Amino acid sequence: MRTVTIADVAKHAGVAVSTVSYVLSGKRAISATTRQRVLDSVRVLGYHPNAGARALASKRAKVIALVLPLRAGMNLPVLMQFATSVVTTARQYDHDVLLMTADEGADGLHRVAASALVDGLLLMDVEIHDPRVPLLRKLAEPSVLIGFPADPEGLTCVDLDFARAGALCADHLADLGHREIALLGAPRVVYERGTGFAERTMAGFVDAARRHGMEADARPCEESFDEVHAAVKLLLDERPGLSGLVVHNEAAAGHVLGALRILGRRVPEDVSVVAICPDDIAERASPALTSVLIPAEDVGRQAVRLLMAKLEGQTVPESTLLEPRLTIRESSR
Amino acid sequence: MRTVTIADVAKHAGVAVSTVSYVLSGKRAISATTRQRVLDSVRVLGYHPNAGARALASKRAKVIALVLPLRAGMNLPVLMQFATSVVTTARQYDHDVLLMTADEGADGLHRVAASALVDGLLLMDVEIHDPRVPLLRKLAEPSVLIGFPADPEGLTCVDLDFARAGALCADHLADLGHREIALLGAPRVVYERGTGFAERTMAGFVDAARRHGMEADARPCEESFDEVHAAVKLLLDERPGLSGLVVHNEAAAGHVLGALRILGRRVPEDVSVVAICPDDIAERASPALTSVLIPAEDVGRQAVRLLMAKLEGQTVPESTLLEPRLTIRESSR
DNA sequence: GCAGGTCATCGAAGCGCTTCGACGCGAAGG
DNA sequence: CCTTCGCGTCGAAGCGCTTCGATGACCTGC
Repeated sequence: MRTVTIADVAKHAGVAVSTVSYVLSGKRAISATTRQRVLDSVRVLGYHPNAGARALASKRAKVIALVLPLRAGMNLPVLMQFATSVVTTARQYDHDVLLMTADEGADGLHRVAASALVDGLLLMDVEIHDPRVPLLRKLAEPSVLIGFPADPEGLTCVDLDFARAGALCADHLADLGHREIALLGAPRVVYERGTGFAERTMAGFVDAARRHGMEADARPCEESFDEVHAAVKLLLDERPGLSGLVVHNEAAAGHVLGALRILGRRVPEDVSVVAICPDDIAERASPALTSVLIPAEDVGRQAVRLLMAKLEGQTVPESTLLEPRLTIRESSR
Repeated sequence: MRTVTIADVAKHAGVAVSTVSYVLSGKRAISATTRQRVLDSVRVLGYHPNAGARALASKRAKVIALVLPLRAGMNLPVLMQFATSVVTTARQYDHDVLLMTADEGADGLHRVAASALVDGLLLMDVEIHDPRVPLLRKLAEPSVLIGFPADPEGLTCVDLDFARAGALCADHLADLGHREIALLGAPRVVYERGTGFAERTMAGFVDAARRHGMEADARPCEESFDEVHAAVKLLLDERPGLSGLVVHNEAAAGHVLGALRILGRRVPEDVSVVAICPDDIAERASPALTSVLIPAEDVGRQAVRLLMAKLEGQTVPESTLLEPRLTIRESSR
């Protein structure tokens, strides 16, 4: 059973190869009757265009690269949601997704771009001083970044507006009348890596708190139960008047609740807790967490859209910040 | 800056195009001096073979599809580890990975295979009666499954030996002198989906317990703290003599520990807990969990190896079961 | 010293597709 | 009635690579 080529379809439909091509691509007008005949032949023969040949002739592979940071400290569920939405959205644009890990580094990007394996690149978890950024600027292939490097000039970046997310949490706690609040962030290594989003959340939080005239404190937070417990205890000891806690660390969110329980503080009666995390985590916690969600799906969809627009030659905004949304649940009052 | 082609390299090195090709592929003997000259030109010009052209001419895309079940109820960290190891291993064989979601279904598989976008397929989370399995049998492209469908005849399947994993837990508890034990499994929907691994673990556990003459109980378990708490409480009420607990549910493992703490049972003094989960989860728990790890990396690596072997035309075993390994930590005695 | 055999290299024929220019034909315009 | 135009279709030229058969150059052995 040899694989069906466009020539087979052409013969079966009694037209030229080029006509079949035009029917399929819609790049030239074809009469309705011919179109139908060709389409029927395609169906009957079960024709699927050969991807390599198409890429070679059209200089478009219809594949985009997705570069994921498959390493420690990441927020897996969010990453997964993101990947899913990228794949799904890309398919809507008739593109496929090539999965790459960040540790292939700049060479890897260069390789897939230069070999025309992909038409464009989507990078996640960009760092403040990312060695891949200069390369991206040089590459002929368009790219979209999730997150912001130090200098986003000439790039296309998408992200949740983390500063606003931090601020939103502080605003919410201020509205509820809290006067002394704190933020527990990502593990220390995330800050050291300089990924940006963690800092921006802290900054947004602290600024907003200050604007409200509140006492605010922000510090990194590891992910094991014991360390979370210790951190919460320390915080409570140092700041007896503390009544509002923001957790920007998905793995730690559940542990914070556990620690407070053990330390004899009721949520939300004694301490209000607000998390910055995906909705499913917030809903599953007990009590359900008031949270600012990380709209992973939106980010993925938006990133693909921007990339597709760039592939069409359109110009797109350098920076797209997604508005955070606060959902009030049982953990704050 | 036009992209560099093999013809440019040939001209630069003063040889024929075919000679360059043979140098690069090693499929014919080339003198050391010529080889070096060509290699130098490749480096100087920064040549990268065009993937489409290569695929077209050689009928090998050097890309494999990875079909992931990006949906609820899955164990994300394990999935991620698995994906990482697949990508990394594939790169070692000079292959790239096309990411697909399971909800593209059989059509999707057919599409990427028929279009020669990929040379082979790796499917995760295969179900007992998976509609994609018949298609896989028909496909010219080789495939490897993670997990087992009802009838693995003619396929290539890799998985952790879950029956042995369950048995290993029972053995361990028997060795420690426990007489009454129970297993808390995956959420009910996982069993309903008939993915197989959950059942096999239960069966292995129950069989081994019976062999040891122990009283054993096995039931599904949801993932929220409240439901876990309720399940543990119920179990303890029904079976006052229960002293050993096996948890085959990564999300629930931490909650089980929390529930036992609240219910006033010390671990491991009153109840020994053994988890079937990745090492990092087990280590992060408090107390650290004795666990049988799910060797996601091994599975990924092994799956890619098998696929590569099939791509080379070798015949490989239909079924590869990876031996589970028990690591004793603080939660059992 | 020449047939026979290696070894290294070359040239050309595709691989399956897109795209460009050309062409025939009927309709519209003068 | 003849030109002009545009629509629908065709043929052919690549796209960049692999691979097969052919060709010398050189060595071996009798």
